[in-house]
Amino acid sequence: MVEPNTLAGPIGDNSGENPAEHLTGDAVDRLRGIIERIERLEEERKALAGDIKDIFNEAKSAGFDVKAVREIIRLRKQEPGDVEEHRTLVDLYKRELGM
Amino acid sequence: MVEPNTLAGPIGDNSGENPAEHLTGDAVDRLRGIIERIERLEEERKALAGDIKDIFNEAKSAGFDVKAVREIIRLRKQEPGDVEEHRTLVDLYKRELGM
Amino acid sequence: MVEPNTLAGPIGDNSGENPAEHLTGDAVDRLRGIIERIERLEEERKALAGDIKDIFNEAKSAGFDVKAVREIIRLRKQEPGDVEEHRTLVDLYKRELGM
Amino acid sequence: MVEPNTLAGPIGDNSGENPAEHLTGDAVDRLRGIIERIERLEEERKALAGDIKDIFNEAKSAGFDVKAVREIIRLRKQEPGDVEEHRTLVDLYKRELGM
DNA sequence: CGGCCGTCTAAGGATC
DNA sequence: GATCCTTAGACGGCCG
Repeated sequence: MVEPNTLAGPIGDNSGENPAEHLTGDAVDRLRGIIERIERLEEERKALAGDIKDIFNEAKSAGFDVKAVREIIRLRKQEPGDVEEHRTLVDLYKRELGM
Repeated sequence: MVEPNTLAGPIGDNSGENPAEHLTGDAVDRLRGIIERIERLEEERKALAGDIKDIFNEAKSAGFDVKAVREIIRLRKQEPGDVEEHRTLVDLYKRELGM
Repeated sequence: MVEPNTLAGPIGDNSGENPAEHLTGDAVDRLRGIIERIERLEEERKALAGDIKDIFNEAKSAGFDVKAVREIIRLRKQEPGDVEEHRTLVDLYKRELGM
Repeated sequence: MVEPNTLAGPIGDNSGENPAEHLTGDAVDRLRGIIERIERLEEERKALAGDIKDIFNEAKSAGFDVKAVREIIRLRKQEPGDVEEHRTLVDLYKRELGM
């Protein structure tokens, strides 16, 4: 699945030498590319976080309780995924424990 | 700062009644809109997180040490001064403790 | 509240000199004590974590669904703390949103 | 691996019936015991966490940099070799990237 | 060996 | 302005 990497990472086969002394030029390019792509995506992530925050502020200005809104969103997120079997067991235990 | 909101949030002035019994229809619509917009943005966020993870996996497959790559990214996003100051203190403590 | 500390931390007033070059002997002792006490407590914590894990294993061997048991414990932990006002709002929003 | 448990877990052999309808009384007792023991241990864990926090606060009051102290503790609990290896890689990457 | 879950740290926001 | 709490990210251990 992973092609034998000849370029990236510390060049393993500099036998006997001080390990990890260099990367090939290609490896450096690859590394740089990886880092830059990640940084780019993280910027987008940050922008989205800002947008979300703005909406929460709007909610607050409109008089909603932000904390409660957050909880609603959390609930909506988890309930569908509640695999039935799990739910069933939790309910069974709750019932049997008198909760 | 917040204009008196007539629609959103528990209607405060149902004097004497059980508080927070209803929202106006408009408030419900507003709330729903807020929630849906946030959910939409969170999906995008999640997608980006997935993309980032993929790149880290690519890095790993290419033979890079993911943890070290993470640290590089972290360092690049910090004020060099801060890092240095922290490092200096850690080294001081280590030295004084004989580590 | 905080007595002026003359011993601990980088000695601030070595004016003009390279900052943070030394700690007083007393500060070193104090630091060492702090670290050792924390390490001791963390060990105890770890031991407890082990005990807890053992019990979960016992539960599993007895045929209980560990994940469900975890959720039960989580529920028992949070329900009492649900401040009423918050609960009320969440319920209001849920109702109004038809959840 | 798990001996057929006759008491705990959903009673599997109510053949054909709605599954997971009941636990035996013994199973309920067992479950309750498990939960209570875990809760007890978690309380102790929490107490220890509080103690640790107190010590960090003491450190802060004494003028130490808490973040640096944390790092010291982290370093002490790691294999020195690991730390070094990590450091070496980070430095290699930094160098190769011209940082 | 990879993914999942839980925990812990660090940052940001809310509160007083 | 300081502190506290809450949230998001990183990390390690566990399970499959």
